[in-house]
Amino acid sequence: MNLKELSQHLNLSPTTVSRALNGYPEVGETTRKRVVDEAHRLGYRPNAHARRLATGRAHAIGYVFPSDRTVMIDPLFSDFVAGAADVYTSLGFETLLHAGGQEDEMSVYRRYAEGGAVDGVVVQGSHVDDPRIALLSQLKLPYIVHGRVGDQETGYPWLDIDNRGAFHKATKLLTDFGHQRIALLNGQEKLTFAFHRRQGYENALRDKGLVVDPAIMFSGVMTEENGYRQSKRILQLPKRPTALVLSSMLLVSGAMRAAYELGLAVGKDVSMIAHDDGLPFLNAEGLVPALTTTSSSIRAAGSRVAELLLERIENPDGEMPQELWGVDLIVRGSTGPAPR
Amino acid sequence: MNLKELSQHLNLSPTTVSRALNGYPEVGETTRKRVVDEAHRLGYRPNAHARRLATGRAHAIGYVFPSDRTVMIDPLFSDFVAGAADVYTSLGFETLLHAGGQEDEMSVYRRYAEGGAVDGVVVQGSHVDDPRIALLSQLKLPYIVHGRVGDQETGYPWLDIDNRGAFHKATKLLTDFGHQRIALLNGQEKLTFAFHRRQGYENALRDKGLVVDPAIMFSGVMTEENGYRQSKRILQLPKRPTALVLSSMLLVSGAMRAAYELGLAVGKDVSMIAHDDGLPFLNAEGLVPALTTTSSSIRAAGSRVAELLLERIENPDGEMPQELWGVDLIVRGSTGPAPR
DNA sequence: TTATAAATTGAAAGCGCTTTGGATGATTTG
DNA sequence: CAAATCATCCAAAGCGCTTTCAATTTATAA
Repeated sequence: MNLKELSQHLNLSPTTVSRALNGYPEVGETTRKRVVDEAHRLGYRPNAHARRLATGRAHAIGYVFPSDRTVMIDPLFSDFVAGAADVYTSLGFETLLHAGGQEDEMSVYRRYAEGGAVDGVVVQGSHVDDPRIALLSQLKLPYIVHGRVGDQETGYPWLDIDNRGAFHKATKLLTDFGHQRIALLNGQEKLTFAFHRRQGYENALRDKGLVVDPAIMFSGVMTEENGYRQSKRILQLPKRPTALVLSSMLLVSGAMRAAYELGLAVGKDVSMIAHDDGLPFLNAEGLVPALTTTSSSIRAAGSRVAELLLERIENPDGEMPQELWGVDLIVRGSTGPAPR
Repeated sequence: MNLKELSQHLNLSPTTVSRALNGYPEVGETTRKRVVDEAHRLGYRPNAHARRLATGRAHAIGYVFPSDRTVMIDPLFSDFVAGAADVYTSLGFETLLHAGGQEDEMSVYRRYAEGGAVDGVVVQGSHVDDPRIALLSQLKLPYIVHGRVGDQETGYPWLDIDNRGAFHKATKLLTDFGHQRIALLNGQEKLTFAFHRRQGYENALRDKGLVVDPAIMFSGVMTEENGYRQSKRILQLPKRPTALVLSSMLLVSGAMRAAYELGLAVGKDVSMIAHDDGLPFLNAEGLVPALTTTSSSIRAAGSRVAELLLERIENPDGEMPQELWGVDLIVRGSTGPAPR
C-alpha cells in the first residue's frame, strides 16, 4: 500500500492525500478526515526513505561511538543514549548508532554530512582537546556536545554538568569534616569531565592549604575492579587517607569491597563520596551505609541534549545552547568526621 | 556533489558511474579506476536515502526496546547491542534504536514492515510467552530472537545460550561439594533466560533429592541493591543456605557486600557462583575471592545474532538458524566444600 | 449579477540513486 | 568476409514521496 494506491482508493490525487496526511492547511476538513480514516483503515505507512529523499530531511540523529572500547563499553553512555532515544522516538526521529568498524569517527561524520543520513549528531565523551568540534562546524552538520572541550566555553553548543563545582563541594564537605588526606579515584583525565573533577578536587584542597598528592590519586577506566585495586592500594599506604572521592558508582562498588576487606568502617574509618549518574542498577541509597553523593541524572541529560539538538536543527541560526547544570550534594551516611 | 555532477565531471553517464562504484562487471577496468579515483578525490558519497529508495533495501537493522523500563535499563542489553552494532557498521548497515515513546512495540514493528525503514529486527528479552514472534512472522519482517520463547524451539530463528544447562552445572558443582541448602537469586522469571535457569537449578537439586524451597529463591530485577537485600535476607534465615547461585554479576556485587557485612567468608562460609555475561565493567576474576562463574559473552552473542540476521535477510528461504551455545563453567575461589 | 478573492484540488516535476533494455563498436568465429 | 559474440556504455524509466504551479470550484464583495 503506497500513496498512489491509497489515493486511487479515495479518488483523490496523491498530492491531496499527502497534504491531508501531513496536516497542510490547503485541504478541506471533510476530505482530510476521509483520508486519515481510510489511511488508518488500510494501515498505510508512508515509505520512510521516499519521504526523506523528497524532503531532504533524514529525521534521524546519529550517535557515533569512539572506536576506543573503554568508552563504548561504559554503561553511562548507554543510559545517556537511552534518555535521548526516548525523546527522538516520541518525536518521530530515528536514533542511529554507529559503533566500531574500521571507518574512523571523523570519516563517519563526513559521510553523514554529505550523504544526508542524519540531520544532526551528538558528541559524547568530549575530550579536553577534541578535534571533532572543528570538523563538525566545518561540515555544517548540526551537533551538540555533551560535556565541554576542556575550558573552552564559547563557539559551540553544549550541555554539561558542573563537574568542577560538584567535586569542589564534595571535597569541601570532607575538609570541613576535618579530613586532611583525601584520595581521588577519577575517570580518564583526557576526558573533560574527569579533568574538571580533578580541578574541583584540587581547588578545594588548596583552599584549605592541603597538599595535592599524586600518590593518592588515580585516573583510569571506571570499573569495579579498578575501584577495588586502587582503593586497596591507597588505603594500605603508610599515610592512609581518611576519605575517598570517587568519580563513579562502579568505583564505589569496588572501593567498599576493599574497605570491608581491610576492616575499615565506611563513614567512620574512611569516608566516601562519589558522583552518582543515576545508573538504574546501582543505587547509592541502597548501599550500607547509604552513600553521600553529588548527583545528576545522565539519562535526563541525554533527553535534554536531544531536545536542544532538535531545536537547533529546526532553527540553526537561533541562539547557541550552552547549559551548565548544577549538581546536588546529597549527604548520607558514608561521610563523617575525620577519625583521629 | 551527487551522482549526476560526478558523472559530468567524468564525461560518463550516471549509469556507468553507479556501476563502477558498486562493482558491477559491465564496466571497463580503466574506467572503473578513473571513476573510483575521481569519486574519492571529490569526496563523493552517495545519498543514503536515494539508494534505499531505489534498491528497496534499507540497509538498516532495528532494535526496539520494550517500553518496560527494567529491560531498557539493563546494561546487558547495551552490551548486546554494542556487539551487534560492530557487525552492522562494518558491513555498511545502520543500527536503529527505538526506545520508549507512546507507540508500543508491536506497532513499531508494523511500521517498520510497511514503511521499509529496516531490513530486519532483533528481538531481545524474549518472554516465556512472547507475542512478538507471531506478529513478526505474519508481517514477513525478517527477524531473529535472542533467547527462546519458553520451551518452544522450532518455527522461528533464534540464538540462545544453554541457560538450563549452565545453571544445572553450577548447582551440581555445589551439590557435589556437599551443599544441601542452595539459594537462587534470579532475574525476572517471565523472561525465558531466567525461567530456564530456574529449571536447571531445580533439576540439579532434584537429582540429589534436595528440596526446592521458595524461601531461599528470588526472582526480580537484577540490580546491585536486590543482590544485597535478598542475600542479606536469605543469609539471615534460621536455616541459612551455604551457597548462592546468582543470575548476574550485579547481583553478586550486592551479595558479596551482604556476606562481608554478616561476617561470612565467601568461598568458605558461603559459596557463590554466578552467571557472567562478560560485562566489561564488572570482572569476575577481579573479585576476592575470584568468582566461580558460568560464563558466556553477551557481546559475542550480539555479534553472532547480527551475522545470522544478515544472512537471513540475504537468503530468507535458507535454513532457519537455531543456535544453542554451550556455557563454560569456570571454577575459581568463591566455591568450596560445604561447611559443617 | 459579475468581478474578485479564497478555498480546494491536481498535474507534473523533482529528490538522487539503481536497473532494464538497448545501442555501439571491437573481437571472435565459421 | 559475414555473422555472431563480447565488452562497454548510455537513455530512460522507475522507487514513493513532496511541493510548485496551475486549474477549478466556491464564497465574497461590489
